[in-house]
Amino acid sequence: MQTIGFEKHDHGACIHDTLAKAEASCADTGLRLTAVRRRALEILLAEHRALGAYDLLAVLAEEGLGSQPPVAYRALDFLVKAGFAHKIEALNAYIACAHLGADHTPAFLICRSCRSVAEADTAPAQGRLGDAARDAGFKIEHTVVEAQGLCPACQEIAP
Amino acid sequence: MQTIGFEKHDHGACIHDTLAKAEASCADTGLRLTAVRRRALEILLAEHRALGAYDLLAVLAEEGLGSQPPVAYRALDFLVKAGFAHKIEALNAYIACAHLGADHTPAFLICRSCRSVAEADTAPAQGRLGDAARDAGFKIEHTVVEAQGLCPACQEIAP
DNA sequence: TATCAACTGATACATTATAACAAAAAGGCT
DNA sequence: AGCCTTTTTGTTATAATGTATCAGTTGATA
Ligand SMILES: [Zn+2]
Ligand SMILES: [Zn+2]
Ligand SMILES: [Zn+2]
Ligand SMILES: [Zn+2]
Repeated sequence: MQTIGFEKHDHGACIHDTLAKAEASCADTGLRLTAVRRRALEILLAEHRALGAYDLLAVLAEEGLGSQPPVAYRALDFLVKAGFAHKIEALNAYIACAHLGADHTPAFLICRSCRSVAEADTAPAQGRLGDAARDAGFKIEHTVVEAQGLCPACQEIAP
Repeated sequence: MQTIGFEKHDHGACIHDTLAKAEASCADTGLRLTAVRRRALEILLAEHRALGAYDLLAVLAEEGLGSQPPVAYRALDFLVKAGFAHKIEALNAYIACAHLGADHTPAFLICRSCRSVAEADTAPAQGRLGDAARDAGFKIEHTVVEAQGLCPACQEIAP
C-alpha cells in the first residue's frame, strides 16, 4: 500500500476520489453524509495535514455550518467511526483517510514542523506487536502507530 | 525484551529496582531526582496503570507536595525526558517505564476496561515503519506504538 | 559567600472535549 | 398525506487537559 502525503500527486483527483468513495460507502451502508459531515471531510481533505477540532470548527463557523464545539466533534466522530478520517493521538488532531475504501491498519508519519501527515500501512509491522500481545494474552482491538519527525521538505529548511 | 504489566511478578521488587535505577541514573548524569519527582515516579510505579496528570496531582496534593497543575506537569516532563516514564498518547496519561535503564523503543498494550498497560518493545516492528519512512524521505525522531484492547483479566469479566 | 542555574509556588489562562436537553429533520409506516 | 420513531442539529454550560509567566527559593560551584 502506497504511503500518501509527502510526494507530489494529483491532489484534485485525490480529493474527488475520496469524496466519491465516501458517498458510495454511505449509499451502501445507509450512513448519512449530511452537509456538515461532507464539508468537514472536504476541509480535512484540502491538505494532507492534521487539523484540530477547533480549526475545523473555525472553518465551519465561517460558512455558517455551526459555531459550537459539539458540531465539530460530532462530525469528526462520524467520520472516524465511518473510517473516513483518523485521529492523530499525538497531536489531538484529525486527518482524512488517504486509503479510503481499502481495508487497512493505518500508520502515520507526522512532521513536527509543518504538521503534514503521510499515511502508510503497518499490517506487517503489527505482526510483531501481535506476537507480543498473543504472548501476553492481550486481545488487540485497535492500534495506534505514529512516527514523529521531519518530512522531506522540512528537512531542507531546518535540518 | 519481556512484556511487563499483566503477568504476575514480584511487584515490590519491580518498584524498588526501578527507583534504584532511576536514582543511579540521576547520580550518573547529574539530573536531580527531587522530592516531588521521586514521589511522582513512585506513584506512577504503584500499579502498571496509566495515570492522568490530574490524578497524579491529586495524590501529590494530599501529601502536601503541590496543588497546582504545573507541579504535576513539571514532574511528568522531567520523568518523561529522563526516560523514567512514558506518555500514553491515546489516553493523555502517563506510566512509569517498565524497562528503565534498557535502551528500548516502547510499545504499549492498553486495556480499555481497567486502563492497565503492559510495555513491550517494537524495535523489530519498526523495521517496517522505518522502510516506509525511508521510502518517503521522512526522518523519524520518535515513534508511538499503542495497541488498545482487553487485558487477560478483563477478557474473562467482559469478553 | 557570591553567583548563576535550576527548581518551586502561585495565578491566570489556553486548549481540547463532553454532558444534557430542546428543536428540527429524515425516514418508515399506514 | 399524516403519524410515529430515530437521527441529527442547535445551544448552553461545564469538564478535562495543558501552558505562560513571574516571583521566590534552593543548590551547586567558584
Ligand atoms: Zn492528496
Ligand atoms: Zn514538514
Ligand atoms: Zn511491577
Ligand atoms: Zn483490563
